[in-house]
Amino acid sequence: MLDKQISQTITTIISELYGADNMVLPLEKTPKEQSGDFTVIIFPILKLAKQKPEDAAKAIGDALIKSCDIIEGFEVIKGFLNLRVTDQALYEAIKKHDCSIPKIADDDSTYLVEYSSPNTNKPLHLGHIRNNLIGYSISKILQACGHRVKMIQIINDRGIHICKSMLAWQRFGNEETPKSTNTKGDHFVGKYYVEYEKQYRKEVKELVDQGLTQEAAEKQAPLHQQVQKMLRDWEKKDPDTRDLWKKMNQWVYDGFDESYQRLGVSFDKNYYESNTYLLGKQVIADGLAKKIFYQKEDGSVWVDLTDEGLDEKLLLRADGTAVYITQDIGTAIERYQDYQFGHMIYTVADEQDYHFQVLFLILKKLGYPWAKNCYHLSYGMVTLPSGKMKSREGTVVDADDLMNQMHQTARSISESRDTPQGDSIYEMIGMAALKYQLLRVDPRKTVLFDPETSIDFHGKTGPFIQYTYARIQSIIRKYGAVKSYTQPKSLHPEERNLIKKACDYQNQVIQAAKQKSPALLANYLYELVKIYNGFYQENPILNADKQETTQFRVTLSHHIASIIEHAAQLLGFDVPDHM
RNA sequence: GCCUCAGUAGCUCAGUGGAUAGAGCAUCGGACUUCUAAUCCGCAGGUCGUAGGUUCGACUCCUACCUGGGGCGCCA
Repeated sequence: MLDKQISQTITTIISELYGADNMVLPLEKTPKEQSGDFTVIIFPILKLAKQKPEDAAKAIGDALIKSCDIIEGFEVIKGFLNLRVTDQALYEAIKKHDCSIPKIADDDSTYLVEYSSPNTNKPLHLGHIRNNLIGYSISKILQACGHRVKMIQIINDRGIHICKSMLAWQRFGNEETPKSTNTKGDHFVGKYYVEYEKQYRKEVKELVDQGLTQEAAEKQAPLHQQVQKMLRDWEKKDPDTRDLWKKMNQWVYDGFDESYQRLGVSFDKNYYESNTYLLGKQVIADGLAKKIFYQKEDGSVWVDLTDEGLDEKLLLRADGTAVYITQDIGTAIERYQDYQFGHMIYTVADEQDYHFQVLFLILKKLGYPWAKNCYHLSYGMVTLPSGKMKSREGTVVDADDLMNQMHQTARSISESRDTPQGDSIYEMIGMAALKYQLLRVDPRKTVLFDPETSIDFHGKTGPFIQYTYARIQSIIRKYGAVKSYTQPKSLHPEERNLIKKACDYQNQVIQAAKQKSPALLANYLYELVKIYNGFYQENPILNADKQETTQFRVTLSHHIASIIEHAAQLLGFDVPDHM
């Protein structure tokens, strides 16, 4: 691209003027309040040049004019050399430009991207939505960079929390089903999870009233006893327990499938904790035999990570049952057997930072060379003005409810501006509003979600981006078939800005991939669209003076639309032809 | 207590060693007989948590402190 070409020429010039080989001066985009396109920062060469900043800048500027035919002028302000590139160069650049990203040749290994990974005892909530959007988008971004990507998840389908909803349904369900109650399966099961907690608290309170301590009451409550028995039965593969488990999990999966489809995400393979925890236990037994781990008198198995600055960590309980990390070890190994991945990315909230540090160290201790290729894509949690979402306090923002609400808002805005569109467009707009709002924030940061102020559809939003795309489609419909670029006599400032921004697209995608941040791409896309809208406002397209100008501007608009669509796909939302 | 992440406009966020720190929302004021006004233009809004340090140059890097989130379970 232009910047590379300029940068290389400057390196040559520095070598000729000052005798320093391979010196690269920083080259940036000129800030908009200054005149120019690219800015060379002169300061780093001053010691070597033994000149004032202005003199060195002028010397380099003069040399650039001579040797680089895409530069038509420069301006020196202190240590900044502002370069202006020719219209011709910008025209050639946009003509050659498309959205494809040069493949990074030395890495054709597979990226595994894990995201979502819910428990099967309650429906998805807003936190899952953020997780899904980040995981899906980063997968698409890596794919766009030429990597082979497989999207996967681990489904936490076993454990005491699953047994709670099972027990509650068995005890209080009266044989009702999602079908008989016309309830989405995950919500149906979630209702019983809540019911368990309610009944359990009631039992505990009664026992406390009878004089027991809180701690004793919690242990002795009949439901607690029964749910523990149910977990033991499950581990013993008791047929009735397993049947109930299968039946209720299937209800949940049916519900999840609906939500995933609506979110627009999918998975190449699902891993289930109920399968992988056994491999995890096996690996831990092997590690114990090889003295990588050690056993305490009570029979529990531990790993000592104090040499790495961490602490000692339990891997198996005294009774031989698995803990959380047990299955994660098994899952990772199974995934390597399945895919021989070059990289594995875990999209998991930052509350588990420590867990993943431990997991990766254990895999390393076990001697898996691929342990160093595991990466925790840690993102901040979604919080409410009142703080963390808590299911017990009923403050959880349900994923399905929220999606419905987005759809309704899109509908009412559309109807209020007298341009009704139909359900599929409302869905497209509502989802874009939701997705953009969550993705535009740096993944590492906590997101604040205020249910009262609802998600915006104006300004820096998904619908704003979609609207711009729809406007361009409208122009194209009126114009007819888009032809190839014709060279205009000169470029307007808005056209120059637009072309420069468009040509920067690939850089932005590559940066987003490197930094694992869809937010970089989301913010870039907004800037691109903002510049386009300014251009649209100031420059007649179909009504331009000359037919060649119209052809150039329509072609440019069409080009921008294709970038918008490409970027939107990487962020996981669609763009409409009308809105 | 220890570890870790974050603190930028009233609110939500950009800014990843360069110039006078930028957007959106909200407020106020303009632009629809025109290619879609979910748009555009303008006004106003800041001791970049505090104090030191490194550097030609610090919102950005280092140190300490303050405030907030998260973690430090034989929970997941």
